[in-house]
Amino acid sequence: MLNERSLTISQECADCPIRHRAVCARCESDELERLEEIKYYRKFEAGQTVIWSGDRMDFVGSVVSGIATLTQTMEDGRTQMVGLLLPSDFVGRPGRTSAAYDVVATTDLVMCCFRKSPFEEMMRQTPHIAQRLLEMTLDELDAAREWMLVLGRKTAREKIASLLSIIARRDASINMRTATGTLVFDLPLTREAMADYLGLTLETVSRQISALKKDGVIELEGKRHVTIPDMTRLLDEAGDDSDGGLFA
Amino acid sequence: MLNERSLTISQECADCPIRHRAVCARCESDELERLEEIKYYRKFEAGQTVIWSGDRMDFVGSVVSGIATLTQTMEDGRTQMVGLLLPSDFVGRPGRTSAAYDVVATTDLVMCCFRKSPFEEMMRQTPHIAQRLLEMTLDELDAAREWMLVLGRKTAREKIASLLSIIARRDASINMRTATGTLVFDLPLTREAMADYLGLTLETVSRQISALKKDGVIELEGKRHVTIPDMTRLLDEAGDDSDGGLFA
DNA sequence: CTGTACTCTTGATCTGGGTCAAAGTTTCAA
DNA sequence: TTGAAACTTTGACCCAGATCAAGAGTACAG
Repeated sequence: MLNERSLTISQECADCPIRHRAVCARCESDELERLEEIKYYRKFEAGQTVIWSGDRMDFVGSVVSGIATLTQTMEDGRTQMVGLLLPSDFVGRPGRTSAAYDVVATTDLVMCCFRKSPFEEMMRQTPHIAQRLLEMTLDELDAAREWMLVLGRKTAREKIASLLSIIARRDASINMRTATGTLVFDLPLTREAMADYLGLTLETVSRQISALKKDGVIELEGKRHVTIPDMTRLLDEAGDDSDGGLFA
Repeated sequence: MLNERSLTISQECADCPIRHRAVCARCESDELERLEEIKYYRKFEAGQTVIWSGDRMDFVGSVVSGIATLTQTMEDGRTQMVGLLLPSDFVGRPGRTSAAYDVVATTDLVMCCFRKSPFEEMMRQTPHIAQRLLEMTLDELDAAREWMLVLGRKTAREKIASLLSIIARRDASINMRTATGTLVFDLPLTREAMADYLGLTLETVSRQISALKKDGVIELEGKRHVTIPDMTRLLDEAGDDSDGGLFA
């Protein structure tokens, strides 16, 4: 049921309600006991919708393994991905009863959930949870605003490079990093999902990936397996000053 | 020094550190006393930069009157506005020492500030401040994500309509609303600032505003004075489902 | 295997919005 | 009152990325 990755996280802090790795140091044992009572796991298959925008949302939780996306859709079908949920990311909004975006599993997904009202009750009693949640939300806000620059002002090629560098950095713990500093990972998104994230069409995404490949910025094996020979070069293509700091 | 508008807010809760109107009901008198000691006002003129991205930020605060923008800039000068600060909005990030964006006053601006470390100390002692700040940050996150849809997927005309409807709604308390339901307000942004917000050029902004005017969606008196005869029509142009909910 | 349904790539063409240029408005200092 | 600077509008032209179209892998159910 739980895969290798989720177990790795579990060793550090299986029960911490929010961002397992980062907060466990502050958890106290009586909190953990109370959380144990309201905790449960949910599994979703790739492509399954975790929750629809506007639906009643009676839980909060965090991703244990797999990847999910937050998307917004206009009536005519135009969609924009507004967030990417990787393992340890928190989902849900204490204090609001309905979901603001569609949450869709893009790979098989395991989530650690807590029923909402008990969680909110706990939050009221233990201030550090609200403080930790505030820090995380501020991080997400920074990431969202960083992404606004990508969406509003970058070219297609820069957008692709930005996305690749985010995935490379966010996924750093899973990635292979060879002796030469080469970074290797599998793209967790289809071309269409990348297009929805970047505000492009899937054809443009495909073309730009081909172009980056031709220019030696990335190497591709199959459709998904990416190696980045020189991260500096990629960041340069992304137009980021310094190291970018996306999804800090 | 303080104008009519700021006094209006003051009547409700002059000293509440965050979003004056919304939080004052929860303030307790001893908190207010302690806040009084660390509170001070700062004035900025239109065009002045409140703080530069990367600079040390030793205060937090909220806008009392006037309008400021949060912007990000690439080395080559491309800029993207990532947020609009209207009266009662909170600025600053507890727990981080340097600013992540440029904050620029677009009109004359009065801010109510608090030195950072005393404020953080207070936050630690009074949990409801962290909780309130969390709610506000989640609101901002929703707004940022809503804006990502605008930036990534909307046409120039839809972008302009979206911006106008946001300003109309956000500014509702200052706006004139005539007997016929007509909405009247002054644009607080130049064409260039609008372009930076929308990921467009100022020429395109100008053209689309002219087009909306020609089509009777808006009326213009001079460059800044806007009247919206039919809000439903404007929202329709913005492509928003229902009432949009931007900057909820 | 083999067919069917995806996902991805590549080509040809079109167009919304960018770029460049010029002139009209405001604003405000002198 | 006048002149200069800043903001805005409008026109002409162009190009990055969208759209339309056709194949080429790939995955997997039967």
